[in-house]
Amino acid sequence: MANKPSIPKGTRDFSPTEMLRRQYIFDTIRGVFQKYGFLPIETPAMENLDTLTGKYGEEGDRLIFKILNSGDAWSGVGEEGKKRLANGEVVHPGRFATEVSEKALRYDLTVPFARYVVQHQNEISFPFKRYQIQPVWRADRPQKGRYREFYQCDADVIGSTSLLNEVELVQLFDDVFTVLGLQVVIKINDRKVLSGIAEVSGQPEKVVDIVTALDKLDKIGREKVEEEMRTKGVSEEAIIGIAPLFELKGSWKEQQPILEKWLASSATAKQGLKDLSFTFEAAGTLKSAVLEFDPTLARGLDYYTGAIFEVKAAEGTMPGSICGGGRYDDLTGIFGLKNMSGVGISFGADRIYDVLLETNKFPEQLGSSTKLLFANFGEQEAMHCLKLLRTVREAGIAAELYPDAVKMAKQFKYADDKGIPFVAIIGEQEMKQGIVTVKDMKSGEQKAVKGEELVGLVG
RNA sequence: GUGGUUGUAGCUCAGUUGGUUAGAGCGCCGGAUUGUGAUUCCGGAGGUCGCCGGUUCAACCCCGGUCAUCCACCCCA
Repeated sequence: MANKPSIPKGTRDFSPTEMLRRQYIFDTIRGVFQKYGFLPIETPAMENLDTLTGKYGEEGDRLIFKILNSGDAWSGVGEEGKKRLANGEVVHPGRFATEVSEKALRYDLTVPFARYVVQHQNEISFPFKRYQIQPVWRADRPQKGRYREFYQCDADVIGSTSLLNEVELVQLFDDVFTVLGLQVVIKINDRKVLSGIAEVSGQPEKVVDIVTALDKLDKIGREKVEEEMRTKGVSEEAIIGIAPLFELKGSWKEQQPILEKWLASSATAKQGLKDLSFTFEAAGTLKSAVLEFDPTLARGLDYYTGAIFEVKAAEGTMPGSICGGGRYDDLTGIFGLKNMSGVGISFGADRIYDVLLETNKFPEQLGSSTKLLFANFGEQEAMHCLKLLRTVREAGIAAELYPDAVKMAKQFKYADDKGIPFVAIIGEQEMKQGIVTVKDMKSGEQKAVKGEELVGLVG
């Protein structure tokens, strides 16, 4: 036997049932995006490598899929590298990554979007609201809820610093998950508050270390978080300074005054708290989602400067977040366009799929698109069906004719497997009498109707 | 990059202290029913036991290696 074919680790095939469900998610998100005034764009699967590197932090750079240059890729390697290879030295291929590769698969949709904005700035009228639903690739080790190829559904507003955008995005999250019927918690924080915490603890330069440690709080607990901060060189005084954070409880209304008092000496934190208050207040009462301040929410992406969002499913066992997002004040700056603040969110369609499947939230009728199957009795009957098929389709009903005149059992099984609710049977007798025998596959009942009644019966 | 798990039919998995011919369920194909699926009954096809090597009279089983897989860490949607 030949070797079984397979697909790369962390990638998946999607069969019809899965695709119908995936499209249901995409359609729902797309519909809400458009309702909020976002317009679609697409960018290429691959970007120039230097567009992507340095935007996602150290860890992120390692996870970018690089594409080997065509032709003589070795030609890009410098003299020193060539010498080392010629000497038979063991050199990790990763060392040559930037020399043998100048293209890479996109890692997310935000950075390509920033690139797009800079490149098309003269055609765009700002504030620019775009959405983008495309796959991204990460060279991570796959595990539960983590894939190497997955879809993101992004909506970003760029060219506006108004907090109304944050508010709208919160409401957008709420709308999408209300339609999908999934209970979620929207967690929100602000990078400015995190900076403020580092400030009042006396080690503002350690924000990143403090923040990434805090991010793990609900996973590893307070003690381990403090331990990690110590190993990262955060001082004892600073750790004590951060302590009030662990005591925070309750709703935003209860947390707010405590935070104001604690962080009073930091102007940055003050601004962050003010912004959060506005967002909480303006978002108002949500339809089904819960909006929650989470001071430990940090998010790894380097470019966030203001609000940070994360959505977690309140049902099912998905451990990670299903959406993320935040405000970035200067993402386009790296590409040469200053003073262009943006804020955006991203839906992780694949994780949402996993949660909806686990919690049984997909609508039943996603099963099939075909409503009516014409059984095939032979050449003459098939030609007759072809005409009826045309009128049924004209009436907007998805229908098909079984292409081969095989035995009935096989044709009915086909309808059953495909979830087609009605089968039209037109054999010699029916043709003679000018009727159609229609079988309801669910009840098993059969009815003889005239051809023109077919549309009414099935639709 | 680190640690662990599991690789047996298309799929999900049994397989005893190492013993002759490796099983089940589901699916698939055929028949009972020459115009009726899902249900019922009968029959059939389908396996280099991940791969390579070692121990043994004998290996799906033990040992070593290798590849793949899933899970966890890191990080993330």
